[in-house]
Amino acid sequence: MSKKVRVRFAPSPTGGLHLGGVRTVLYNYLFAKKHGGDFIVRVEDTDQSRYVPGAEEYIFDCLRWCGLEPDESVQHGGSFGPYRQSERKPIYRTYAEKLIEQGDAYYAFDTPGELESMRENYKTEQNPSPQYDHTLRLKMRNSLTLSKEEVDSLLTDGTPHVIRINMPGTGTIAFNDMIRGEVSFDMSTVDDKVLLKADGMPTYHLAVVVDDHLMQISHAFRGEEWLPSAPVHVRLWEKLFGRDAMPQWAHLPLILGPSGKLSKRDGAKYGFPVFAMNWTDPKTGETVEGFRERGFLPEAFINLLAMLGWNDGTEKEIFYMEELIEAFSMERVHSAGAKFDYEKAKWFNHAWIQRVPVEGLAMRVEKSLGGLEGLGSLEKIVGLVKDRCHLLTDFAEQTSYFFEYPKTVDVAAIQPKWNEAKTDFFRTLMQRYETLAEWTAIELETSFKSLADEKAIKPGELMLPLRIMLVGGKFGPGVFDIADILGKEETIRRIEVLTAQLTNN
RNA sequence: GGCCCGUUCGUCUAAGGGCUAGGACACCACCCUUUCACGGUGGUGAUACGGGUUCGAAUCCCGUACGGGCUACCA
Repeated sequence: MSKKVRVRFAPSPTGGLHLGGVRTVLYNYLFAKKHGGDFIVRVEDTDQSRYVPGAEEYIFDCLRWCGLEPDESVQHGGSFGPYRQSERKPIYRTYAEKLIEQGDAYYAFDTPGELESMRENYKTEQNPSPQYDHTLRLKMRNSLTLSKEEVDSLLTDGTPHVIRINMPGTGTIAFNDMIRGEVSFDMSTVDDKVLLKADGMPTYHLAVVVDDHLMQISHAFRGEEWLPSAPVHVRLWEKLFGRDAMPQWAHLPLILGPSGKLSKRDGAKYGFPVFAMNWTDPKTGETVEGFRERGFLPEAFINLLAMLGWNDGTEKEIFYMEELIEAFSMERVHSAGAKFDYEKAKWFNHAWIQRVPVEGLAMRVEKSLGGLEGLGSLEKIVGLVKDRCHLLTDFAEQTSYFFEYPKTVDVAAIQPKWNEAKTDFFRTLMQRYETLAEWTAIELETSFKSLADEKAIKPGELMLPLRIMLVGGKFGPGVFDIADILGKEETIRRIEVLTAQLTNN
């Protein structure tokens, strides 16, 4: 039975989209495209208490920036909608009640307070967090312990209740994970998860199974943090739609921060972003930085995420999206969690800055530089300095002296060795440059060196002063290339300014 | 505590019974560069531990340790 490949990413719109989330999207996307399938984004907004305005839109913006456009979603349409679970609310109850009829679920009327006291009462040293499971459910208020009449009257009275899965107290449940192979659980250790909440909304457990079925999902990929609840989902599949219809699971390894699971705090704490794009919490107004704003190219971001836990078996590390699609396979995903290495991330970005066509790069740099005048030569400038930029934001610093007189001038680097002969040299140089036939890097250098020769000064003595005059510091590409771009007027002006200053001192 | 997953250089990983355990990032050295980078060459550096199975184990099995995840009417 080879049904069409259909995969989904199912975020809940509660905040920023972090590294692990994007990588889950990426692996879904790559798998779908590789097999000519569909990539669906389904919004899991069943917890209205955690709903954050703007988060849904933000997630789609992130996907767009990454170049991971869904085939079906709230924004893209499709014939399996609605793609927002809150809009599918009536669907879920039917399935929950079907389970009750089959004896695979039951109504539970316990109040939050009662649940709390249960956890308190049955807490022991050995078992610090007692579960609502086969050992305790007969001590609670539910349709297994109450008479049918009581249950009926509670229901007709509209008493708040939930529906819980009835997990067997014995037996094992196992399934085959595409990354981990067979994973099995003792069913007695799995608790009776709530399927339908008191407000009528499904929990993740019910919703994911029902929607994966209704949307004909063939492969379900999600983070490893879901592995412990997989037996619940497998059980639901068995009881609702049959085990044969169940998608193939793959639980992706976690991306870890310097200490454990990646949290948004890690960014601030360890100095690297965790979100794809800047995320501003609408309540607190607090903004958490994103990779985009930090100066990452989406190509690099995708590339580095792909390599975090996967490789194609060769030593190739730089991949275009098309190459990733071609090479990707879930079986080659590493099963262990990966610690995120920001230094390596920067290396990827540097590599991509060198790879991306310079026209496009210049445009993106222009955006991040903002409001610069007369940028006819920006492409030339960007091409000249891109070697030394790891982040798009590095360009600001690396190119600033092309647009304005250097903010700081490291006079101290040349002051001690300054003398009359140098003053003389630069005064003459200005005259030579004034009448130079062609203002090109080669001409500038030739003229410079022959003058040095005439004055019997080693060029090495003069190169640094010239650089300091033009750039302000000991950095940047070749001085004559810089002078070439700076143009005659500005070059001579900068030589003049510093020569005068050094002479007067 | 219980359950589940995992464990190869500091980090990401390759090697799915058989060459001196390979590569990348980072680090160090040298070269290139009349600046700073880029780049090039080389170097330091790992199979968590203990038992098995086998002629032979990073690889298969068991145990221990360590790490991570889950343990909500959150996803």
